[in-house]
Amino acid sequence: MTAAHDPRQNYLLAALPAEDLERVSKRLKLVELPLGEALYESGSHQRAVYFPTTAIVSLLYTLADGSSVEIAVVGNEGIIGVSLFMGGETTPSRAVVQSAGYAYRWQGKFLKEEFTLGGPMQHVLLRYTQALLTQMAQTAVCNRHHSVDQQLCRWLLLSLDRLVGNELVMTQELIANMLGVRREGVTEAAGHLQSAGLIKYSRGRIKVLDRAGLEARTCECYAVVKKEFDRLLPAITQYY
Amino acid sequence: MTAAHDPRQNYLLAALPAEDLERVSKRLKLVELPLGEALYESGSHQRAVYFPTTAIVSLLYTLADGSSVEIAVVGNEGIIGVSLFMGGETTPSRAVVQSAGYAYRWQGKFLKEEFTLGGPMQHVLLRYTQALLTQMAQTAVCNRHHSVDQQLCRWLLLSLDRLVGNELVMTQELIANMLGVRREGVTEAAGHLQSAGLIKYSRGRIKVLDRAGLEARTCECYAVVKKEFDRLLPAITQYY
DNA sequence: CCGTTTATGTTCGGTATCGTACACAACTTC
DNA sequence: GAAGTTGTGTACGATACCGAACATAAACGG
Repeated sequence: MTAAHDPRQNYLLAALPAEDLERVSKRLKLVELPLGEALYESGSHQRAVYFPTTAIVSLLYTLADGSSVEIAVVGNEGIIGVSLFMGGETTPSRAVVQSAGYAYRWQGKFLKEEFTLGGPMQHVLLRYTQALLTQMAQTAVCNRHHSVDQQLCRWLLLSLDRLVGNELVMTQELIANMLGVRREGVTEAAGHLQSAGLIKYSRGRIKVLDRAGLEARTCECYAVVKKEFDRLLPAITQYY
Repeated sequence: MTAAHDPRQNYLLAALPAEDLERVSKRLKLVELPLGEALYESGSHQRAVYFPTTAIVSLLYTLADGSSVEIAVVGNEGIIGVSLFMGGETTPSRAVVQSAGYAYRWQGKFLKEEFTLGGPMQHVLLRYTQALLTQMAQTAVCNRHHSVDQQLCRWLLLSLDRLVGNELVMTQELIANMLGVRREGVTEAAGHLQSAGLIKYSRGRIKVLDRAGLEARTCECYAVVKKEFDRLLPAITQYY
């Protein structure tokens, strides 16, 4: 297994000039993120950030009554723990591994040192944070105006973009938690998509058969977020 | 009218050490923001940022079908135009003056110069941006889980926190646009609050009679956001 | 192989919000 | 003070989603 793991599998790290990446990489530690692990809890002091490579992580808010909502999803295009460089140290959200995989862990101390240099890393992190802002805002809009069917499509597409292959390991129950709706609502919506031949699922495995079909059926929110990520992140490479 | 206007009416500016504030102030220009003015439109290149003193500005997303939602509200505790220092230059949202008043305008060029110094201004702006992130995330949660009644309370409280006095100039129609619900829904919710003796309104003027009552009736979202702002922003002054 | 757990399917009444339509009342304009 | 505009009140059926209860069916563990 040669070159199985490389920091450049993460987009933000890949966007760094060689010398910066080399300096940073010395401090990175590859970690395995099992499904369901919480990288941090609401309000807890965060000690490190994570650059996912193959893992996908959800940012969730949990209400006093126990109900929850996903407000953003982070994969190999991003970083978990923006509050460490934004200055707040903690956030009211939780970060939970939605799809098992790997990530590079970076101590908060080293992150802050690098951030204050004001170089490419700072630039990349801030641009990513703006993309994250857009994703959260669009989630707010989507929660207000769109149907569960549309939101399920959006969610599948966002996850798909952060995975290799076309299969997700995820029960309807968990998707319901993410979307903040009932499990039955997801069953129904997923049923629609399956009858339409867009997906095929069974017991926690969802295979996407017709990606274009999902894109046609979802709301504009997916496209807005995707476009904004494409606008903000490729531009990274033009910085130098 | 002595001392009618002072940059320190804005919290972020007030948080700067004297020498920084003095340097920055030379470039600030006081502007009047009339009700309904758009400080920037979706996707348009932003040339300046605004530090409100007495004005309140809503960040709105508008959908293809014309419906809209407020995703955050900014008053004298914040700044309009975070994308200028985050690096994206534009955002998909609009910024509309919700309550007429004043703000200090700062050219993007000067902002960027100051930001790259990495001093107190950068620190303050990033912390504020994190607070904004929290507000957006909580809006997403609230849109999913809470009733119009609760959201109206939250909205009134957030506006009240950014105003002097207890009266808002705002029609139910406009509030409905902000919350992303029908005007009739707001009429009904406002009726509930009025019968309960919490507010009194007529033709675009809303007087809050019982603030504590509103706090009791709203969802936890208001408190979460408020607490997070209090945590992130007072801490600014402990930076030096 | 059998019992248990886990994932999904189905039903049913309840409710919040929607979309639409229209009435009325207050302020504005001429 | 008549006419128009603007802000609010009310009523109606339609519908998307909820909460709860229960049914089936696939995987798992002994």
